[in-house]
Amino acid sequence: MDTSTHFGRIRQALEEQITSGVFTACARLPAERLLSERFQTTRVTVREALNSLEQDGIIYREDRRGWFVAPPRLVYNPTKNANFHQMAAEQGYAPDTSLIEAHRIPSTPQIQQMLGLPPLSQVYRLRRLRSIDQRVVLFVENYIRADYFPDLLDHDLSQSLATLYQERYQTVYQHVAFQLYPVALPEQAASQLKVTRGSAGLLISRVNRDQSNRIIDCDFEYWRHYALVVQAETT
Amino acid sequence: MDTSTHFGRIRQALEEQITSGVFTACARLPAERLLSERFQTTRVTVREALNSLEQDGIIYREDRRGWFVAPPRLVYNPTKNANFHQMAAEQGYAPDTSLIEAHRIPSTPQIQQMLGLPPLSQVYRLRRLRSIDQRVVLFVENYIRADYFPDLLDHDLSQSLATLYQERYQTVYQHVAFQLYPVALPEQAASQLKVTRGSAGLLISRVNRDQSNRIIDCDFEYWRHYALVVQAETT
DNA sequence: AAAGTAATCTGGTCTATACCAAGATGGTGA
DNA sequence: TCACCATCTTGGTATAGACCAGATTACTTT
Repeated sequence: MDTSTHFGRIRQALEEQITSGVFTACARLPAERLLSERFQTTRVTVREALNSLEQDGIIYREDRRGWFVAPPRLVYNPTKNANFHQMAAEQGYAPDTSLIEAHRIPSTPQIQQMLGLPPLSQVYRLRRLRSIDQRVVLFVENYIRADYFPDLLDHDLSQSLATLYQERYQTVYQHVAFQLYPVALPEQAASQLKVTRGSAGLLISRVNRDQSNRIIDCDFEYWRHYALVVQAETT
Repeated sequence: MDTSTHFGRIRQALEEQITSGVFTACARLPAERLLSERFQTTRVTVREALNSLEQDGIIYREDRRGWFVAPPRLVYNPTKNANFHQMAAEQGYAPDTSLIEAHRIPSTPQIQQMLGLPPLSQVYRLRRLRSIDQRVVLFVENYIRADYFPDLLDHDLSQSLATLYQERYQTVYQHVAFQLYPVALPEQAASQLKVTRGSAGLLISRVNRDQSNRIIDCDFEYWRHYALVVQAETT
């Protein structure tokens, strides 16, 4: 680490205190104003150091609440069709899903293209927020073919869709095409995840097929960027 | 986009000019000082808008050279064992690799663990820089089992390793385990990629096996975060 | 005890300015 | 022609304040 700058020294000092355990996972850091006093500098410089640590996934912020130490990343295998709850539970986390909204709506051109639907067709749109150990890490939008899943909205939508499909519709995820890239979190995702508009995130979008190779749904997952490590392998 | 703040308006104005084609791919933006005059604000605020656009992968910076419009992302399929040159060429880019250094060195504990090697064993370490259309996008470190590839360093190391393995050692990549996550680019990667220390990147690390399922090498790829979209699918 | 409210704390945005260090440029002399 | 060097431009780092808006907390009132 470059300690030739004030900024670099602050960064390093904080990093050491975190890795050495002075601040433990999820602990709140002292306020920016307090840190700037401690380090004999200004808030601007402190914020640059904090931004840098945030980039690195070492700390994260919650809008107007403060800075916190980032806990270990969740291991995410997008090829395994594993559902969120199962994945988190296997790694010793307490997962939770809350439903923000669920509607039957006309599909948009983008969704039509992804799902291979004609114009004017209907889809369900779910917006959900997912957390592990009380920390929200993921905002997800699902777009689901309405014709394949009658009365979907009548069921409990805070569970895993994979489970719901299997138990109620005799449908299982069989094939998935996914893509991911780093983004700045868009307005809605940012506010739901309680982070500042424009902070770093990872967008994972998937198109899922069932056992008959029919496209059944697609989703857009907005992750806090420090929350996961994507892992997979091929044979 | 939130245009209630000065910062938001600058961001939007720049974004529009880019998407509308006033600034084309790879074009340099006006200097920060000039932008702050144009928008009747200070450099600090302009830089915040620029940072935000950078997060989004819309623009990128080169250290002390300026800000540039980011070109479309390269599609990267880590499961396809495709080599960099082939992948880029298929998408119409002009790829290039330059060798920074190549040594035979004692393996470190981390590498021993990844390659399944005993202590004191020797590996080759390659450091290379890769670009598409003259823009450096990727700094990569390879660690290769020295015992499997005698005299590796005598060959042309600016080509794809996959090609070299195949033509000279009758070895092909067969199986790959990879993981990826967003990081702040470490010192060396940042300076090689000519970006500011600490700017956002994507780290992709892989452990590769050959047709006999032997682990032959591993690599750490540091990508400029806006340079790629990772894409894959499973059957 | 519950509901509402005011004070306080926090990060978010912003102004105005300064100096530093590396990249780009253009001229000079060998 | 080419290496060298001074100069200019650029982003990088930094100071010292200010006000805003949402989150939290403590207090008051019902």
